[in-house]
Formats: sequence, C-alpha cells, structure tokens
Amino acid sequence: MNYVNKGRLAHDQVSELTTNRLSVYLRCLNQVIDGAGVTTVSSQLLADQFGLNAAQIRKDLAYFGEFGVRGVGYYVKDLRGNLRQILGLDRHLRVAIMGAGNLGLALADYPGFRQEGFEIGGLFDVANEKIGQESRGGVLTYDVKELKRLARRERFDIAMIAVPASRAQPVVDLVVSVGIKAILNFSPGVLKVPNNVKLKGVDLTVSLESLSFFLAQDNAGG
Amino acid sequence: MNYVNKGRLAHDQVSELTTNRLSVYLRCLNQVIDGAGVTTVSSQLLADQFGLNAAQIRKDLAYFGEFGVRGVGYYVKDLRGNLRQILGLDRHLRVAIMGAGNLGLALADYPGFRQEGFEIGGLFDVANEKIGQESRGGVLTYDVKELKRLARRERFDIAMIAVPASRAQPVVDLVVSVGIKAILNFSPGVLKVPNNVKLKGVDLTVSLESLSFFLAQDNAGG
DNA sequence: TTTTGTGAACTAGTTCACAGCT
DNA sequence: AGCTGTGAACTAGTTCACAAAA
Repeated sequence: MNYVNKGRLAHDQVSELTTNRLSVYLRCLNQVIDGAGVTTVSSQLLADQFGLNAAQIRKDLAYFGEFGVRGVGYYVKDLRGNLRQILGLDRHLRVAIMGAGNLGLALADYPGFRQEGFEIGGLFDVANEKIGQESRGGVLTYDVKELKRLARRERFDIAMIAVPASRAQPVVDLVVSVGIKAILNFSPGVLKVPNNVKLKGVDLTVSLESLSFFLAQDNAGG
Repeated sequence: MNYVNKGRLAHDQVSELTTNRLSVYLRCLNQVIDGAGVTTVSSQLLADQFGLNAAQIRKDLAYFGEFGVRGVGYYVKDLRGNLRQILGLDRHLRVAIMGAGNLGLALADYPGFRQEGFEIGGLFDVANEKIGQESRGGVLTYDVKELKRLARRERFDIAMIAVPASRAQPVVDLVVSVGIKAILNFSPGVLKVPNNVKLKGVDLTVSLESLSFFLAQDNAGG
C-alpha cells in the first residue's frame, strides 16, 4: 500500500457511486495529461471541465488519503498513480468472457479494456462451431468445459457474462465454482451469487426502457 | 392516458432509479406470466422472488396510480399493461445506431431490444467498406451523411452511440441536430447535450474498474 | 385476514462553507 | 491568495409500520 489508508477500508464499505467516480476521475486525468503539459490540477478545474462537483471530487479522494496540496491542487501524475493503485489497475487483471455470440465477441475486442491494462484471456462457449475460432482481435474461443482447467492456468480475475438470459444462472454458478470473485453481467435478469463474489450488472434493456419512459413523459406532459 | 396520472408527472421529476426499477418490475412480471397461470401477484411475492423490497415496489407503482387491490395484490396482466404504457412501450420506438463496429453490430442484433418492441432502423458509419453491408440479423449500414434524410423518413426516436470516444461528441451533435431526443451512449467520457435531450450512459470501463477496485480491496483488507 | 398505499422515520449521498495549510 | 480537507447542512432515496380497503 502506497496511499494513506487510514484504516477505513476494512471497516466502512466504500459506496459503488464513489468507486465509479474514481474511475471517471482517472479518465479525466488521462485527458488532462494528453492535453497541454500541466503538472497540477485543482478540483475546481476538473469540475468545470468535466461537469462534476469540486467538493465531491475532494471528498472522494480524501477518503483514500491526502493527495492534494493546499493552495496548489493535485499533482496530475501522482494522483493518476494513486488512483490506478486504489482501483487495482497496477495489477494485471485477466478476464474470461462467457458466451462467444455477437456481444461476447464485441467485448473481447473492445479497445477500452486493453487500454487500462485488462487482458482478455479467452471466450467460452458451448457451440462446437465456435470453439477454436478467434475474434477479429485474436481472442480464442474455448469449450466452456475447459473453464475449470484454464482458470487454474490463466488465473482469471473477472468474468463477463454474455450468454442468453436463460443460461446465465448456471454459467454464473460455474464461474463462481472455479474461484472467480468478480462478475460483470450483461444478461438481463436477477442472478444469485455468494456474498464473497462481487456481481455488477449492465442491463441494456433497462437502460433503453428508461429512455423510452423519458420520451413517453415528454410527449404526454407537454 | 389510461393509468391514473394524478397530475404529478408534469410537476415533480421521477427519479431515474425509479424508472430503472419499473423496467425491472416489467421483466419480473413477464417471468411470472411465463410461469404457472397465476393471475395476481403481491408486492411481497415479487420482492421475495426477485430480491427486491416490497414497500419500494408499492411506492414506485403508487406514484403512477392505484394499480393494486387491497387484500389481493396486483392483477398480473393489468399491471403489465400499465407498466408498458408508463414506460412508453405501447408505442413503436425506432432506434438508430451510430457506429457499425463490433459493438454497434452486436447492439443491432441484440435480441432483447426487439423483444420489448424496439425497432433497429439502421446502423450509421463513415467507413465506405461498411456502408451497404448488413449485420447478421439484417440491419443495414448507411453513410452517416444520410442520417438527416433518413431521420425524416424513419422518425428515429432513440440513438445509440457506439463510435470511438474521440468521435462521440460530434456524432452526438449530429444526432441532436436531426431532432433525436433520447441517446444511449456506449462511448466512454463526458458528452454535452441540450437540456431537452435525455442522455444515458453505459460505461464499460467504469463498470470493469469498479470490479477491479473490489478485488483490490478484497485482497488488501483480508 | 390479507395486502395495498402512504406518512413518518431512517439511511445514504451531495453540496455548502470555512478552518487550516502552503 | 489559493486550494484542500472536512464538519455541518441539506437533499434524495429507502424502509418501516400502520390505517384503510377488499
């Protein structure tokens, strides 16, 4: 541990809203770095530039340590390093994608994942015609029966679920059984996992229907 | 309007957390209908079966009308109809997908969208080799320059943004300029839209990094 | 009796505003 | 002077608990 822990993390539970924002802050810093050669940045500047709240940025960061310098702001490179460490991006996380359909293949080649240091270790499917095939980006599809064997060798940290809804629960059970502790689920519907496994859902139908609601109200309400 | 409005919708703003849950409730009801021939369901039963809170279900629904019967529960088919109407799914919404890369093509063929009555009207891209091509599911890719002309004819309600991050803002500006009022953004980063346009983001990097955070804490904290 | 609909109580999350450091 | 870090105030969201209705 390089950042000041303050002994909180073992006690309180950090809100998911906060962890999501940490990821956003990191992206903002990367953009700042890509831009002109600024070495420091204030919470106010970040807030203005990216539509955030300055106090919230400070509070989120202060939770993990005192990264800033009063009167100056945050040293961009230092803060970036600290955020990467807090988010666990200094490790090399390996991802298994369950389901080599359209969505699974798209996720396998999604450039944003590799950029932040995630490695897609393989696709897993039941369909014989898919097994042995590679995605455009070169990710190989394995028989789902091989997951157990490969999980040992490849040490998968995260699984993404991109199988049809009806197959999602058994696939999640399998993923949990091989010791994977973090799951990103793209299939619609509720899934059960043990408490020591973190499940995060990306629900496309809910997102789209929420937009539909907005349009319906908009047209009705005037 | 078939459901009791109570005149609230024009005044208060419904929380996005609530609208997301409405979509979840609808999916739960669909599953209940697929199962045994039950005609009524109580908030408690839904809560138990899908890991929700009964009071919250009742409160969310009560906001839009009195759909339940005391001592009985909710008539499943009626409630389903009311939810579909509230969410605007009784209309026929048309979707344009900006970007015919891996992700755009996967979205175009995603079965969950069609299932709830959304129609994918076309993919739009700048790459000449993609224009005129069809997705596996038969969605045609048009030149992005055609958006304006086609938007008039096809009356797109919703746009999904699946272009690289660097192209996202100009593409959103274009989408807004042709009169589309609801946008689902899959590209990472902050986008600006006028207030009368609803922008919703699905941020894959943030989701994955949030899982990474969990793993980092888990291993560090014991 | 059962279960809704809802005020009240509670919990979580955000923003303000300023002391304190550089 | 400028900006962080943070208690206090505020706002939003959830859950409780019960009166009212079937």
